[in-house]
Amino acid sequence: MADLTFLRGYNEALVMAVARTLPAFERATIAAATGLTPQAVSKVLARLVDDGLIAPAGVRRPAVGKPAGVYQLVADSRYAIGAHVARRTLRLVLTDLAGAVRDSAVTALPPDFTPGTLLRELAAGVGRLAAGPAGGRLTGVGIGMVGPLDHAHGTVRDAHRLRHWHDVPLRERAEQALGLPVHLDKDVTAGVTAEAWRHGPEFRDAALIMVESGVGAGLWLNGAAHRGAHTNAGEFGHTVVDLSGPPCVCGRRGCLEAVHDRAVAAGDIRGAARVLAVGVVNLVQTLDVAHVVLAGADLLAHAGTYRAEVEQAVRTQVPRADWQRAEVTLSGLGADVIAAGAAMQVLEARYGLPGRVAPPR
Amino acid sequence: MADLTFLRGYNEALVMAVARTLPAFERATIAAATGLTPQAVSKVLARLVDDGLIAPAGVRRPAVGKPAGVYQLVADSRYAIGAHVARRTLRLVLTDLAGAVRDSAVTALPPDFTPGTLLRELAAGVGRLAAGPAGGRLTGVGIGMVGPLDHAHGTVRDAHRLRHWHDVPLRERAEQALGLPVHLDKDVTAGVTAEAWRHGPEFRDAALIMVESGVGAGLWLNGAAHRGAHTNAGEFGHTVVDLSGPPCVCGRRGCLEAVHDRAVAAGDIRGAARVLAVGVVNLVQTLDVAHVVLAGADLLAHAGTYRAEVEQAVRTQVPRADWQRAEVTLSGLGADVIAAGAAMQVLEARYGLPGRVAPPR
DNA sequence: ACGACTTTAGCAACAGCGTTGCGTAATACA
DNA sequence: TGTATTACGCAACGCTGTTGCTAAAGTCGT
Repeated sequence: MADLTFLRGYNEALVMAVARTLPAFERATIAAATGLTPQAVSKVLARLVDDGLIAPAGVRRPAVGKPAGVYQLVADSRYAIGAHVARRTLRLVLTDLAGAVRDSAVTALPPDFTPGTLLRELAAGVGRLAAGPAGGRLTGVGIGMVGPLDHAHGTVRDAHRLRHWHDVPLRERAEQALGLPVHLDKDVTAGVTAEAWRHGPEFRDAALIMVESGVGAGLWLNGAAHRGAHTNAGEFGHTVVDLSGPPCVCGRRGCLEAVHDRAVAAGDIRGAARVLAVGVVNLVQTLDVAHVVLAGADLLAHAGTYRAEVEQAVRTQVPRADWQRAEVTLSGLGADVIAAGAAMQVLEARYGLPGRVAPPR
Repeated sequence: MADLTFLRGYNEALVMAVARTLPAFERATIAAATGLTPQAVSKVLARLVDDGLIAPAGVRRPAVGKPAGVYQLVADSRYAIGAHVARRTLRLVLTDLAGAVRDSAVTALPPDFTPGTLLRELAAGVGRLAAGPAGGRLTGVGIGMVGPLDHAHGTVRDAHRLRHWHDVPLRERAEQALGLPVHLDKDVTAGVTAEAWRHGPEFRDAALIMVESGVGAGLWLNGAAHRGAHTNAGEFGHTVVDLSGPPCVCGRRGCLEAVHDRAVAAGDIRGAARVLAVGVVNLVQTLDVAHVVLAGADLLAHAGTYRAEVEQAVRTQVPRADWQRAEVTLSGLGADVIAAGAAMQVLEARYGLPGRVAPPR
């Protein structure tokens, strides 16, 4: 279903997407970029200025003619908090509307922590971050953690290597504990959202590769997060790259993760990076992504090696390099990507382009 | 940009999507499925009836109350022609608005045929099919062929194993030759469109695996075709599954296609199917697709074996089978999938849900 | 200093979308 | 024959972006 409120929100999001990636802009900029008439842009801008999301920022004097009004995003008009739940740590990040990290905190989590423990730590950390400049302008809290989990229902189904985490309705419980809207998603999907939010609309097809006690991929396809039918896409580490490879914990042989980890265990970081690169090239060929972002603690510990190997592989091993080019980068957010992305998912849900409207039935 | 015409078209497409998959329906059915109010559905239906796409079909008498008006899709109100350009043959198909194949024709193509030859054959074949019951109700012509090609610009960049096919503006030339709107896309993407068009909106995440002088995958993600940044996604056959496997024509080792073809050459169809199955499981894990459709001449020649092996692998080898379930089927359209899908892409472009509106810049 | 020109911006009327409120038509059943 | 029930459309409405036009605010040439 699509009605006028949908239309309104859609165009507002369109304007926000431009505003987010430009230091400043004027009415004509947006009109050209969105296809809206200048008159319509005026109306949309008026609403956004009214909400405090955008503010006038002087005028630009052209060679001839009346000066044009200049606008810019008010980055600290909205904030969101993101949480990256890892096996031993809880990393919290406060981001503003522009996707900049404004504050952060890291807490240790006890081994085999329970949902109750996490919620307590989460509430304490969120309380501290919310006490800062964010004030009452907090949009919500995002949580990124290992799957499998059910994004649609907000429940953790069976977090990898964590006991006490079976069918936990984490989103609901966190909303109660925090009194704020909560989004729950896989860590890798949160991570790729961070990149997309910061890069803007030209970032349409991308993958975030994360190596951190496991290998996963967050997918951003066609300008939106790809989660898949059961919201568990991205189990990239358990794709087979070597039919005669070593056995994997998942029961198969030659999984990317198993082959990669064996190289790491042997101290062969370069070899491990090469294995990962094979997987990345597979991904590029299958999905034709234009951006590959590398992240994860275990990867960042040898960032240069990984980036060099993956970059070279993508450049030389894709057989049809002319038509499937991908840029390989390290995430500019470093260790904060996942937490920051979790925060940006909250902003994305509220101020981003709506996905395809819910399908019939 | 989104304006009132977008809104109108969107809701009309929504109604059409329901109409396409149901033998008959009434106002309340659509209202419930789309979230539109009954009043709005009345207005949309009036427009569609006016265009001849939908027609009243009697009434349903409920236990009590006024009978409800029943409607149904007018399948033969619109037609489209699809062409599957393979290395030696040109397969043409006439489909109606419901996605049913109404007529077809197969022509042999000379070895190393040129664009000119293809266009001549195409014009002749289209002329014959258009002379039938389709009359003047032809929406356009779709062409599906091997890549790499540029869907966005309608040019064939460098068709695999075809000389004379470098940077050919096929869409433009075909539109001139045929006097009809033409869509050009990769064969596999066309194929998966056929499945999506026939299955309806619940078919949101799927892959069509095609084995026919090469291995490729057509991807349908998030309710739309996934083509990737350079519209060349789906080069699935050249993903590495065996690091120490045989050399591949693409210059790497152990590509799915190379390992698969080696088994075929050795007469080991079951082994070949198992190799393909490994690739499919990789795809399911990476993308969390809910449907896997098998197609392609070389696969259909041993359809039972392939389906059995892939089905079993997807059921038993996905480590987290509870959360990543996929249904494995053979395409109901058999050898016509690609051509039929090419035709349906034309219908999809005209009567399907619009994709995410063009991004800024 | 002044008019011509250019560019920007907003007001007002407009067409068209889905929504809402309410009256009416068509049936089964008592 | 009346009543309850269900379906459906007319008319008014609020809201969207669009269009046409006027006003404002500069630069530039004379």
